[in-house]
Amino acid sequence: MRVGGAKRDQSGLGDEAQRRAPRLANSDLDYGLLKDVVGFPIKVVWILGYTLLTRTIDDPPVTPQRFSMLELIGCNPGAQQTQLGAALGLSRSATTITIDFWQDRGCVERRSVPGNRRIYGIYLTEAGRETWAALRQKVRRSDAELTKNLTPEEVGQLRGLLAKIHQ
Amino acid sequence: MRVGGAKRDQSGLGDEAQRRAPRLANSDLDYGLLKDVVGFPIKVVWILGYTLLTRTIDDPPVTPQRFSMLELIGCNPGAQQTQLGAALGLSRSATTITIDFWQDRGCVERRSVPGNRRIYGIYLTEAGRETWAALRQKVRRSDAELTKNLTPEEVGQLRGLLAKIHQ
DNA sequence: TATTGTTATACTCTATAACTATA
DNA sequence: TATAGTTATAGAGTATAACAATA
Repeated sequence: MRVGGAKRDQSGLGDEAQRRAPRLANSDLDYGLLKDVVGFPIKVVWILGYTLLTRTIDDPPVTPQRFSMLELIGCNPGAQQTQLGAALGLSRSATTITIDFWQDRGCVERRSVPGNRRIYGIYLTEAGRETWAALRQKVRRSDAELTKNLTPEEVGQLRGLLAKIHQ
Repeated sequence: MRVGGAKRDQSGLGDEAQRRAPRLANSDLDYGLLKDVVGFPIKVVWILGYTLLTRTIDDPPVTPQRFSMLELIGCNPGAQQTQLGAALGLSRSATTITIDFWQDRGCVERRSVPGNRRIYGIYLTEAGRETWAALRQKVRRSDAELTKNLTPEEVGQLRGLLAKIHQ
C-alpha cells in the first residue's frame, strides 16, 4: 500500500466550467422553458461561480473541488479517507487521487492510526495550513464577487432558500 | 461534410451528478467555510436537480444538457449550429456531436439554407416535437419536485436572486 | 482569407472492479 | 468474510486543432 508521495499527471484545468465562456444564457436565442425552471439558472450560476473561483485561485490544478477536500481536511483533522470522500460524494478511488494531489503538494499527510493499520488519519501539514488559509481568503473574495449584485440580506435569503432545497 | 445520420456510441450516463449519491452535504463532518459561501450549496442543488431530472427522464442517454439543446432547437426553428452551441457555451465540435445525437434519434434534421451552402437550419422533426413535448413535461415535474419545500413565492424569490447574479 | 461544420485526438474526471493489507 | 485503501481500466464529455467545403 502506497503512503509516500505519489506522482500523477495533474496538469490541465479539470472541469467544464473552466473552459466554458461565461456568455451562457446571454444569447439572442429564445431559452424557452429553460428561463422558467430553477435547474437551468442554478447551473449557470454554478458555472459562473466555478469560473470566478478558478480565476481567483489562479493556479489551475487547484480546482474548487480540490479546495473542498482541503477544507474538509482542515476542519476535520484525522478524518479517514472514506469519511472525507463520502462527505463530497466521491468514490474511494477518486478520494485516494484527490488526497494524493494534496500530499504531492506537501499540504497533507497520511498518519497511521494506532490499533488499526488499515486506515489513515488525514492531516494538514504546516505548509498545508498556509495554503489552506490563503485559499480560504480567495474563496471568500470570489464568493463576494459572485454575489456582488445582491445585498447582504439577499445573500442570506439565497442561502436560506438553497438550504431549504437540500435540507 | 456529413449530413446523414451519424452513429456514435452514446451509452452510459454522462455526468458526475448521475453517479453521485445525494448524500452530499449531509455528512457528520464539519463543512467549515463550505457552509458559509453560496458556491457550494449552489453546486449541491445543481447535483440534486440534475439527479432528479435524470431519474425523471428515465432514459440515460437523454441528459439534462441534451434536453437543453432540444429545447433551444424547438424554440428557435432554423437556428444555425453555431448559434445553438454559443447559447449553451459549447464548442462547435461539441455542438455537432450533440445535434448528431438528436438526429440519430430521428428528432432533429439539418436543412440546407438557400443562398449559403455552408450552414444548416436545425429543425425538429415530427417525432422530435413529440419527444420534446414529453420531455418538457418531465422537466416541469422534476423542477417542481426539486422545489417542493418552497412556496410559489419562494420559488419566485429564488429565481429572481439567481437572475440578479447572472444578470 | 474567413466561416461553418466535421473529424481526429488528447485530456480530465469519474466510477467499477480487481488487488493488497489488514481486521 | 468484511473493510480501507490503491491501482488498472474504461467510460463520458469536453476542447483544440486539422480538415473540407463554401463564402
